[in-house]
Amino acid sequence: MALPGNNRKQRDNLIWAAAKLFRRQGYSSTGLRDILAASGAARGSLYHYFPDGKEQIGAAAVTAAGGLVTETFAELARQADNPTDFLRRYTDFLVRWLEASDFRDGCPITTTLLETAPGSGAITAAGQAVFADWRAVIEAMLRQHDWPAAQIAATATAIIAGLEGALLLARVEASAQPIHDATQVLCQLLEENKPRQVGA
Amino acid sequence: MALPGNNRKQRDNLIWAAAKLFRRQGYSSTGLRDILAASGAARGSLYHYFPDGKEQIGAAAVTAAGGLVTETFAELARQADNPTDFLRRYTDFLVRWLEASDFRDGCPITTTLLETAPGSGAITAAGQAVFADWRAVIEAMLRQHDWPAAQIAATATAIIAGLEGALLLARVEASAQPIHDATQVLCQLLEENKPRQVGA
DNA sequence: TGTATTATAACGACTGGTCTACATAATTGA
DNA sequence: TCAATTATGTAGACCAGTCGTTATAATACA
Repeated sequence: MALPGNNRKQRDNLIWAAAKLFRRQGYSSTGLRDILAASGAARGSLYHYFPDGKEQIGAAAVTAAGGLVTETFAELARQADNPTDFLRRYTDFLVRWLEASDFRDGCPITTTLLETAPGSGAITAAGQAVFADWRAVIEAMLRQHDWPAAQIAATATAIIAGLEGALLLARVEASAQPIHDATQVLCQLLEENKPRQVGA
Repeated sequence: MALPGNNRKQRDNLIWAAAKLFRRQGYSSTGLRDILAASGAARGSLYHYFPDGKEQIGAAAVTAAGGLVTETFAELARQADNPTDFLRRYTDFLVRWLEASDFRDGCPITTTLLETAPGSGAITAAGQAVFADWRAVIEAMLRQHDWPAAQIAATATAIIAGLEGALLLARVEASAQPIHDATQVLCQLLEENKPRQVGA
């Protein structure tokens, strides 16, 4: 018997090819044939690894792409000196990412989630899990920097919402300006609510 | 010859049927047959009023649905006592709208724009025009309430981005909580930057 | 009449999904 | 140790259905 993870490379190829296509042209516009062509796999392989078909590969792509963002958040949270620093670092990253793709790339999961929610339970559930992870990382970051406990949850949600919305505007307007604007306002908020260093 | 606006009702029927379907299931997932069935029109009519086909009706739907939101913004801006009040009023409206549809409805243009940008020039251009209108109304509202001129543009963008992002989270999580959270944080920001009433 | 609009049929291309044929690797029985 | 057998994965033809679009005929209205 072949080990389950033996050809995980092939499976991952499929997932990342799908994720890239979903991100750029959306879920419905991307055919299984596009994914197969991009990954070099054959039709039989796709249905071998994803017996539930397109919906299953959609959910896997959301989980994979969302997980990569989670890791990026965690990495930046480790490096950042404070919440504002965290946000600025991520914004820099984001703007480079957008400009490098000429604003063809956007959030890797938003489009797919909007297209399929609430129709596809599997994809929506994958999206909920991703958002929960993002929230957890950002809340931990805020907590670590002594953010007022009562506001941690709402602040984390507002940060994610602000970033997602700015990403949408940036993509449609093909400009990084919305990201700069939204970040500036968010940073202002993070500065003003910063716990005062009473002792120092 | 029939007046151009004679059967505008038929044309509008098509546009609003399309807008509703695009909003709920996305642009690519919605077939022209769905639109025709929902509006009761025949195939010939669609191509008579929209000779450029699906892309044209997509752009028209974005313009129409976006325009309705613009009007709502303008109406609330007239009623509101201050920026915070404006935001709260819109949030109330938004939450009712979401809950009434069991979170099947979301932003009427976001999904379509993400799916088609930057592939479709016509739809993307329609989206840019809508966002410009929204910005203009919100900027005017801020200006009217003596918001610091240097921050008006960024604040308006941040409000739109925050609302759009919260709407996305709410839809995926089937909960109004993200909207409440994001609004609370935005309102806090609006309160703190409020020009102090030095004289009173 | 002539023009605007509607109605219907049909087109080629493409959709997600199923199916069978085949190759390769792991396991079994002796 | 070596064939026989069984999982596991690859490859692509094929299906019924739908896609956006076009063409043409019928109808309403001036």
